[in-house]
Amino acid sequence: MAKSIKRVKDISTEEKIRDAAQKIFTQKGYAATRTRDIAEEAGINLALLNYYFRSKEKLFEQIMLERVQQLFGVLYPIVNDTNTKLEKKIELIVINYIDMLMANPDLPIFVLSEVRNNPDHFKDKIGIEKILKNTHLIVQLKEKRPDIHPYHFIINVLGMTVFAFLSKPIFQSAGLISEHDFNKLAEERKILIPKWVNAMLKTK
Amino acid sequence: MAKSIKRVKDISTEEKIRDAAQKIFTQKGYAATRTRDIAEEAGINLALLNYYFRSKEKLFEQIMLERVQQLFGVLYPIVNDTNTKLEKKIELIVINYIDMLMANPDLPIFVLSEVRNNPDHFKDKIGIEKILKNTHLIVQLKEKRPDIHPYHFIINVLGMTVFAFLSKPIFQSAGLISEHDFNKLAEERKILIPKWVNAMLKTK
DNA sequence: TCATAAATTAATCAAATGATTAAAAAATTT
DNA sequence: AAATTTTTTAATCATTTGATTAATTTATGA
Repeated sequence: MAKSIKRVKDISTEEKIRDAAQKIFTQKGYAATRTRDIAEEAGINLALLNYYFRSKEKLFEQIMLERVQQLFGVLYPIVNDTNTKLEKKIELIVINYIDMLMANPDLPIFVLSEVRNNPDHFKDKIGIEKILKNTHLIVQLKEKRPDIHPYHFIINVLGMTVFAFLSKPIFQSAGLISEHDFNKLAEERKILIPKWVNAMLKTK
Repeated sequence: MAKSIKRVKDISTEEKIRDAAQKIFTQKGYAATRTRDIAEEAGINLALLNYYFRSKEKLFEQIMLERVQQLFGVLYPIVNDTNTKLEKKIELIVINYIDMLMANPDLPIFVLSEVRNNPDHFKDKIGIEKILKNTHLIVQLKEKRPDIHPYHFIINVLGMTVFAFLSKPIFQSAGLISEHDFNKLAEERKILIPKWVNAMLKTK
């Protein structure tokens, strides 16, 4: 019988493949990932990958969707909450984002490079427009600083938050910072970035 | 005779391949690039690529070295100049970097993702330590704000500057910003970022 | 002009890689 | 327990891809 009646137990093998795929795809990107790498990482026979997911591309699409949601999902409930004021929102964004990035340090570079490789493919799938277009955060930014395009501040908050993780491999491969020091910096930035953004918002 | 006596005229074909390789590698990354893509882009026979550059990997190493130097080369003369004060240095960094990035918008994502894919390979080749370790800029930052690790400010300046370009494909594929609007934003940021950084440096 | 070297091409190779198949093993149902 | 379905495996296919080779064309030097 077809694939319709199962989905009862077994989550095991399918999940092993998904986990392995997430790890390898995120680590090496779509093009550099071999289905054999995923099979080996999952400890399963290569054919099972196609048995459960049809193709490398289909598997990748599932993983990519999950990862994009993970990257932007943290923001959604925060930016649209009409009960928190601007300063608090920024604080929440920074803290939650840094926490998420410390658990998934290579997530941003993965998503950014895959979107670059195939921009059309993600046209409708990202959903970032729901996070940024006409959200309460944007309204608040326009109200506070009508003279400056709100995207400037969005780029600043996300840039200061995310760039630390994006540049981490370069800093580390240059021997400029240890894992321990990086984690300390990241923790400090949870407190510092909101302060800095407040200062920016007041700067005329 | 071997490859030693040539190098007289001909810059033409070799340069065509190099240009095509730079374009395709930067656009798609090492793994997703096929030597046939490069040959086609250069309008040459596939075998010529190996004739001039031995292998895909050797060709890539040349391109990568050029691109890394391009990415960090702008900074070098600025951060080490002992005659410009901190505020002016930041201004110069931002303006020069944005100009460079507007001419090479996909350079940062290319370098970041290739370094991620092969961190060991770039251990000694990047030279970012020459730009950041014990430079005059670091000294000035420590002097101005001994209470905060200078890397914080480096990450902030580069993050605010570079992240606009890194996130451009996502913003665009979500239909949030046009090419024209992006260029306007980028121009505005040449003036705004230095102001914001000054404000940050004063924030207690 | 002729001989030699350099550059270019078409054809082909070998390895890697995504995918499929047919058979076997394990699980489920009757 | 037998029958049926689902899962797993080993072997294999077809295509892609980086690289090479041998032959041809073009340029260079004597």
